[in-house]
Amino acid sequence: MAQSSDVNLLMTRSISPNDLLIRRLQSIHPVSNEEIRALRDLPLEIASLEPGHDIVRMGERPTQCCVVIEGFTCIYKLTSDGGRQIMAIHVPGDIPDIQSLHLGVMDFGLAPISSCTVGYIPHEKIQQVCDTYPRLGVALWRETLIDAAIYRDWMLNIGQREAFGRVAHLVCELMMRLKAVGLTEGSSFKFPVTQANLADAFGISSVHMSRVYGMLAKQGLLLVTRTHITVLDWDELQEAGDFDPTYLHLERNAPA
Amino acid sequence: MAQSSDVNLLMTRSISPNDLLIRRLQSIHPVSNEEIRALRDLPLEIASLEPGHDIVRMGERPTQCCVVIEGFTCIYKLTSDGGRQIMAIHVPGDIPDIQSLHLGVMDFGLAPISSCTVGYIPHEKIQQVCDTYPRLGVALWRETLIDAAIYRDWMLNIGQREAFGRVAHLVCELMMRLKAVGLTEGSSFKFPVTQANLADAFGISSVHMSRVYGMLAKQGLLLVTRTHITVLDWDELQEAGDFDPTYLHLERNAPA
DNA sequence: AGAGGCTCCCAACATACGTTAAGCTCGAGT
DNA sequence: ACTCGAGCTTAACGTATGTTGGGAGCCTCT
Repeated sequence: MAQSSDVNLLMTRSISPNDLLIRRLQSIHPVSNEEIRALRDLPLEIASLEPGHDIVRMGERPTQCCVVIEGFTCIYKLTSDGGRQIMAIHVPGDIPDIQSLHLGVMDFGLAPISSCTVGYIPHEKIQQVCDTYPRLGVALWRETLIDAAIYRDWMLNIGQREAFGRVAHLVCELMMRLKAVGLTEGSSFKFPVTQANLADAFGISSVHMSRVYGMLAKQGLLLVTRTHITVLDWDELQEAGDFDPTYLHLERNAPA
Repeated sequence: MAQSSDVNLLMTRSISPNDLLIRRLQSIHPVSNEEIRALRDLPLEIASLEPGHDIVRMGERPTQCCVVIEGFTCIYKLTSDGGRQIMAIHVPGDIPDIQSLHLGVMDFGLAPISSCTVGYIPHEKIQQVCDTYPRLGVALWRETLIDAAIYRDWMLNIGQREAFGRVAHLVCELMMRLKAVGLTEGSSFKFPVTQANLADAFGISSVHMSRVYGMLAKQGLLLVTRTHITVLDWDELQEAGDFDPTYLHLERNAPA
């Protein structure tokens, strides 16, 4: 499969971390060769992170943005009585806090939900690139708009579907987003995220999360391990999750 | 009160519909006098709408944006089995579909949830203003980022709080947003939205919506009629809704 | 003023999901 | 190979909320 060799390419360092960002932007907006060169020249300060240590904390005023290079991060907020809602999950190529470019104060926390590596880019560098190549500025704006579109879809998911459907829906979403950056391996993908974290993303308890995974497995839709998710029946899963990929605004929507 | 006379000013047509948009942008971003003039010159095609008729439908590709002038509109999505999730409520001054500027296909529906009047502005006119005054482009980008911040907060609300807290939270939010455009009347505001609509915004049934309103009234936090909401105890309401206005990113956050 | 239609309210009952608590499994480290 | 802890699973029981259905209040139109 082309996808799994892409993973290997990344491992062997023959594609640079910036290429994931480029791939992501290409998946939602046309990017010229000159713009690609500009993106490739962006300085990335690489860091390895483990769950439990925030990347940016609520209330901070960051002066840089973060690009996910490997692993998964999430956006979350807490209620005063200890509840945690995860409201976004990021895959490699995403810029989780791109909004900090124009919204000074962070109104959410950003944290790894698997061990992961990220790259930091100073705001001013991004600003410079946008000034020189206005179409890249539009691409980044578009990126933030798609983030919002995903928020909307999650709200539909959490507000109107039962837990079973919510999980099916998210798995479909992750499958498509990972495929867009070439990180699926056939009909499965690496996803070392605990059920407790997922529960917080669905607004359910971790006990119920376990129940639902069990039901999905029993019905032959999914096969889940601690590190991977395998889709056994894409059509049924899409049906169960009432999934329509329009909201991802990908240039070309191919099923897995 | 200054607020209620503002309402009268609007009635008597001594402020133009564009002024609400200007007021909204000023509440989140500095706007120069020259920029104000440019905004005032934007052509607005006015329309009166009733609930039940969509403003823009899912899947369409609008060539104009809509500004709310009076009343309330909402963004919604449907599940295949008939559920409806309202994921945003707009107050006068808001541009509900500003995202259509850079995201061709609508991935949600936009509809009035009270009788209301809106104004339409062609995309190209907005584009021109942004090209001439880049800071206005940034202000609009910022506007879309704040929309996203509100989505995030709603997700926390729906995913982690019980219905009682959800309702308290939203009332706090509406109070502050309406105050920012001068549309509160002391500690109350006009809000002719049915409980069935609100139920769809909270992800609960309309029966439960009624229960919760009853509880809020019984505890002396709120007084609700078909057309108005009056906050009886702002501090308690804020407490009950676990409300922190940071996410609204208003320039100055004054309590009601 | 009466009829019809929304909207809201209330009561009885059903259920998806939360909570608690107890084992179990797996992988990391010695 | 053994230990230990984090994560997962299962069961029993409690509750917030859904559903159904009936009735009361309140507009609007005739």
